[in-house]
Amino acid sequence: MSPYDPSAYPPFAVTVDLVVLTVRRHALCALVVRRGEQPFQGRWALPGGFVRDEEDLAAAAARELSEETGLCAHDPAMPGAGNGAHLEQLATYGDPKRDPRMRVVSVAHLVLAPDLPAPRAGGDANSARWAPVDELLALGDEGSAGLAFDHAQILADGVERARSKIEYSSLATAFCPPEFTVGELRRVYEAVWGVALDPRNFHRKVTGTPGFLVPAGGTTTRQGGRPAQLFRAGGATLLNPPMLRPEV
Amino acid sequence: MSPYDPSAYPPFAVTVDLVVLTVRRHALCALVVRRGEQPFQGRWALPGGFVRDEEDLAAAAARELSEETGLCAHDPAMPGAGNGAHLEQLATYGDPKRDPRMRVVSVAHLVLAPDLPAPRAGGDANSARWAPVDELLALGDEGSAGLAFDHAQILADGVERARSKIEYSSLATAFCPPEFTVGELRRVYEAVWGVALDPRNFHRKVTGTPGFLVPAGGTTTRQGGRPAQLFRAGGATLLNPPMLRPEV
DNA sequence: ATCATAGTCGTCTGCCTGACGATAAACAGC
DNA sequence: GCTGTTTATCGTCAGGCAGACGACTATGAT
Repeated sequence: MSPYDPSAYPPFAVTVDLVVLTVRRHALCALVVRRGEQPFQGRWALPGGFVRDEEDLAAAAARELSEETGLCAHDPAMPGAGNGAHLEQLATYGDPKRDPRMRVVSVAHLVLAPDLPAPRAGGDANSARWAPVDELLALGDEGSAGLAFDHAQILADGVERARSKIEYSSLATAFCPPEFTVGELRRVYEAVWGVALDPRNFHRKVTGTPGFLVPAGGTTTRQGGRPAQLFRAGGATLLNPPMLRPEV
Repeated sequence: MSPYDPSAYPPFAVTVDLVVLTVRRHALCALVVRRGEQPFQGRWALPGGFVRDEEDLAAAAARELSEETGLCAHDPAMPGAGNGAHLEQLATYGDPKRDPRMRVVSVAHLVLAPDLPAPRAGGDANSARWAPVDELLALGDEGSAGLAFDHAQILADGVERARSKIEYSSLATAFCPPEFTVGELRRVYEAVWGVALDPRNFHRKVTGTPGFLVPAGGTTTRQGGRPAQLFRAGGATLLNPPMLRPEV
């Protein structure tokens, strides 16, 4: 290899792109913004922006998230950070032709958030909305309708990460408000996986997995029907045994 | 967000670093090279180098791998690429102070390879060796003995990725030669996880998981004892049921 | 011949899972 | 108040898989 030679490296632009997921009306939705300029003007894209000088990648992602949604990101490495959204690095995309103007390497991040009011259009993005990921992914990444750049691929990778990670971690609680019922958590799994789950078996599994849920003390009837116990997320991050996604 | 403004972005250097893992003498080992220059001169580091203009991230990782080891990387997205090593993107590290000279963002990749002859010292790296990961990680990432830069963290992340990924994928076969026995595969799991596994239960599991192994037709006694059947990796990439890592 | 080493096949028991019956506690409408 | 609807919660039962471990087989070493 050529060791580091500060005078002879090609310069890159480095950005962060965000796959912000939430569950709205029984559907997994992603945050997209409409591009106001070329290229891909008028097309939907994932929110994101340049990493600043002297700014860590996670900090850049958290800043962009805050600018777009007002959400306070919750770095899992720093526990006790309140009710912020979950943020983790997803993958990095660096195809030389992914941006037609210059060499841009984008470090994509995944954000999981509870259901939010309609996003505020922040800064230069002239509009933003929650779109069901099924619709976004059905558009494909080519043609005139799909997401800008390689964002369809990034979104697909983020959705797949979320789908697999809620199997063996307690990440599904990141889609819920601080206090939630077993039924609400079940509807999260159903929306993310796109399947129907048996409420009785789900209840047994989720309450029987140590550290997943701790009772919060009250009950609620906000979903109708019999009052349901409220829970908070327990301390466990890895579920044992895991929640298994049903077969094909 | 600030949309792309080609004239106003901070320039970054982008590198790839490689976590190259193999199993040697019942131990999980990583490839490290000795640094020939400042900073961290004389310390061990992960192999890596700058991403070139017009070069994809995966291509840069494959090129560095070839330069360091002569291995031909096998992109999992491109099947049928022969007996190359497994290569996948690991994570990206961009702390502003991770390189004391300039802003460097490093896209780390994970490589899993079968046991190889001693690495050839390629190019400017004045020496390279396989080191047991337990030794490397026990040094810590500070003080005068550990790996250079944040490479101890990168290595730890790569090892953890490998440990968890062989649970639910057929990746352990990437540590084996093209034809191998059940016992050899078991020793891979034992080395990567650092545990002892029951040979009888392991044999039942691994031969009962559809698509994991296909008989290659012959037998071998290279491990001593009774001749063992030879297998090749089957087509399956995801194992169902998974190989479960024993509890703590 | 005997031992040591490794591989392979079975058995048994306990746990987890999926399928599904039954009961409980709220609300809406009559 | 009664009835139907909705959701939550508990129980039961059969099947599958996993860990513990016994038994047997086929090679090379002494």
